[in-house]
Amino acid sequence: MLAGVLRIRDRALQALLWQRARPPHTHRWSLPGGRLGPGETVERSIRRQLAEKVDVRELTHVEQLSVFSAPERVPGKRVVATAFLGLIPCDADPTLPEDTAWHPVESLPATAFDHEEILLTARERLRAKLSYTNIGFALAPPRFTVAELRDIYSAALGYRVSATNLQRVLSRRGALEATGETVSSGPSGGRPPALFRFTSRDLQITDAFAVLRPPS
Amino acid sequence: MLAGVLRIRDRALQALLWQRARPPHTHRWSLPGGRLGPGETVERSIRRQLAEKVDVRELTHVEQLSVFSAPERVPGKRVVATAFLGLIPCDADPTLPEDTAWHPVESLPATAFDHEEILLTARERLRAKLSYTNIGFALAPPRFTVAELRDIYSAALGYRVSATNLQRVLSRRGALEATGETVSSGPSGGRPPALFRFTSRDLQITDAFAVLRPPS
DNA sequence: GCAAAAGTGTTTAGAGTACACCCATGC
DNA sequence: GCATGGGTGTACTCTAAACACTTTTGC
Repeated sequence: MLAGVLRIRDRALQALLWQRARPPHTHRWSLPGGRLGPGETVERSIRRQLAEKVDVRELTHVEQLSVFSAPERVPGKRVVATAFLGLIPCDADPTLPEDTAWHPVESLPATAFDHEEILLTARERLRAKLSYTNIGFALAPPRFTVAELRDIYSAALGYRVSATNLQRVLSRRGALEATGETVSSGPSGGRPPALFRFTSRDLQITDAFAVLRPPS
Repeated sequence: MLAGVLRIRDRALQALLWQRARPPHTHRWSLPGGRLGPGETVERSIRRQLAEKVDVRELTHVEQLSVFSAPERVPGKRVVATAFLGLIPCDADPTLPEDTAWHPVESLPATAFDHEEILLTARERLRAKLSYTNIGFALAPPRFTVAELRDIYSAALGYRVSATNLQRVLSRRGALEATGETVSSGPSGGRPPALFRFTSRDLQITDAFAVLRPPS
């Protein structure tokens, strides 16, 4: 069981990795994970594994990706991995163990086994769900300006997103609401931005039927 | 490893189930599946398992659903199941083993363990992908009239689909094309329908970005 | 006043649905 | 001819992207 844990920092999508001290693949970087214990579901187990790396309360979203089972994915005895996507908001800053660090997904270090493939799967899942769900709540702080949210979406999607349209799409779908508060503007001036929040902090599909909708 | 194998027949979505002869859950109906063998991926393994029930060449699509791992999902020793969705076109009619039969998903018999939950997960995955992929190819025969395709989509989705709009949506997306052939009309008359086919028989996402598209 | 950033108004484009209408056949 | 089912033309709606414009601040 492995998890691609992602967050946004410095306008980049980062992944949580730990450096292997022992063979196989010594010094390469691995996804956090562990073995399924008795009496726990895979979801509960992966949260338990991740608790050794980050504060679990900061894990705002966890979901299954898929099973990776290529016979040669790790040397030696056959190991099947159930992979997960985990998300952490950008305001969280968990203290990490010595061997653990964040790495931009765009410029990964040498990774162990098939962990890069798993990370790319995690990134694609996140990108897809940004489009038709409210999953942005899992990357954003509790309150934020539209400009901050635009930077989060831009970093996750890998292209520039328009703040204007982002606000309108999420608002129309009922995923975003203004708190009524504003923040003072920065040193270079400008109108003070309003603070927004996600209306729900549970995953919701906001654009269920792309086509072939049931008759209204 | 378990598979929810679905097909359309008699305007209904049907699932492949086999009746248990021995405990636990004697006489209840189970999903086909088996254990992962050494040196095979889970995808290859589930195809091998299903080969005992149906002709594998008729399996037009197989994909992972998720891992079901509730500790009490089966009595006795803890068993984790990787679940799959399998699809069979409606013109295929494989000869089945004695203990195996098709059952409408709308009126399932008594099922074993959590197999009904897995089947409903399979149905939801199919319904979602009908909306944004060309997955209909896996349920339809090689050539078909739009009316036949409308019945397939209607049965799978559980509501009446318009033949007019179905043809237009799939055509505009480049998933559907006319073969140029026509069939003679039925005994009650009517214009002879044209035969269509899917342009690809591999899964393709036809409506990738619902929103927040990259700039064009 | 002026630059900067936030936020709103408005136009445009495209997809999808609904529905009227035409087409080709059996009887 | 007429019913029947297939297929096309077209209008309407809705979403979202693009962009101009207004608002509100710092300096």
